[in-house]
Amino acid sequence: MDDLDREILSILRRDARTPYTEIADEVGTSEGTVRNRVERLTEEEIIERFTIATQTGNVKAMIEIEVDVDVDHSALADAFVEWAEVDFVWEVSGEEDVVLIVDCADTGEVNDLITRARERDEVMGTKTRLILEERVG
Amino acid sequence: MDDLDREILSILRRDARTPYTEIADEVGTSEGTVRNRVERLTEEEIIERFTIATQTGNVKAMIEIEVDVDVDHSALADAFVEWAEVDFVWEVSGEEDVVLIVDCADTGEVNDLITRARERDEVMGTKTRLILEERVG
DNA sequence: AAGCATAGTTACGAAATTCGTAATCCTCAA
DNA sequence: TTGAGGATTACGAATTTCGTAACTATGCTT
Repeated sequence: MDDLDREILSILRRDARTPYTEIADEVGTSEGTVRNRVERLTEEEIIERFTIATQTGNVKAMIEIEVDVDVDHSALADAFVEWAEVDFVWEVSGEEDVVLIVDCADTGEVNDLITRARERDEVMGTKTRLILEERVG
Repeated sequence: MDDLDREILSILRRDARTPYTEIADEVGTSEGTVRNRVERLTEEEIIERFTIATQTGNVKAMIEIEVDVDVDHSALADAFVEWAEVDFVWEVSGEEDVVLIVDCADTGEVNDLITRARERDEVMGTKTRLILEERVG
């Protein structure tokens, strides 16, 4: 991981469709070099995947879920990630919590998700924060 | 936004490099249709951007930042997003907070970030959660 | 019901990008 | 100095994307 790698990553983060030739021009090298490096970065899983950032609905939110201490987080997380509105499920340190990042049509839908989460026995409580503004680094 | 759109989005979320021809085969339509729809979805900003998910470091974390009530969140968020290790900055509802999603080389680097955040006058307090496990929806 | 407008879909050749591969260049160590 | 290994460059072939025109379906108006 040198500076050239970092430059390439930063360009791809902004627009993953930028052609190798254009990246090469921008960073001052050849298409093949950019290609090799992107392939290497992908193999090393520094680039986890090429993906799209979507906003299918109008409301994004963070739902923090407090779970019972003796519960299998992993199974719970697996269940949450199946929900269509859920973009990410994070198991986090701190207070035995799981955090959902969701993308909903409206606040009603956020509320539905919270209700569905609370219906599960393993879930002791939830705390929701609407994401009002997102900046991408 | 119909089911065809949703199928296309789901394929692109898994791998944004999937060629239109391949998506077309998978969903049972033609290359042109997929292309038109991706273009439309991009214009409507349902697809916000094509990007890469990276893990440059070994530690991802959520840093929740409590800010003084009369502070301009937006300016603060702009400052944070410039930090190299910061993937996202969210202004959230709940407790006048800003949340940083960071990707660091190690826990020491996370700690540095927290220290740097706390050095700012506007910042009243922070709460950090390491992301131990991430699932993608 | 016919006519028309609009959006969506299909088709196809042209342009651009990616890919495979071999040659070349660097750097470091023996 | 020489050799080995990795990175970079070069270039033609394969694939994908793009521009555009024809076609289809749907709904609205008269």
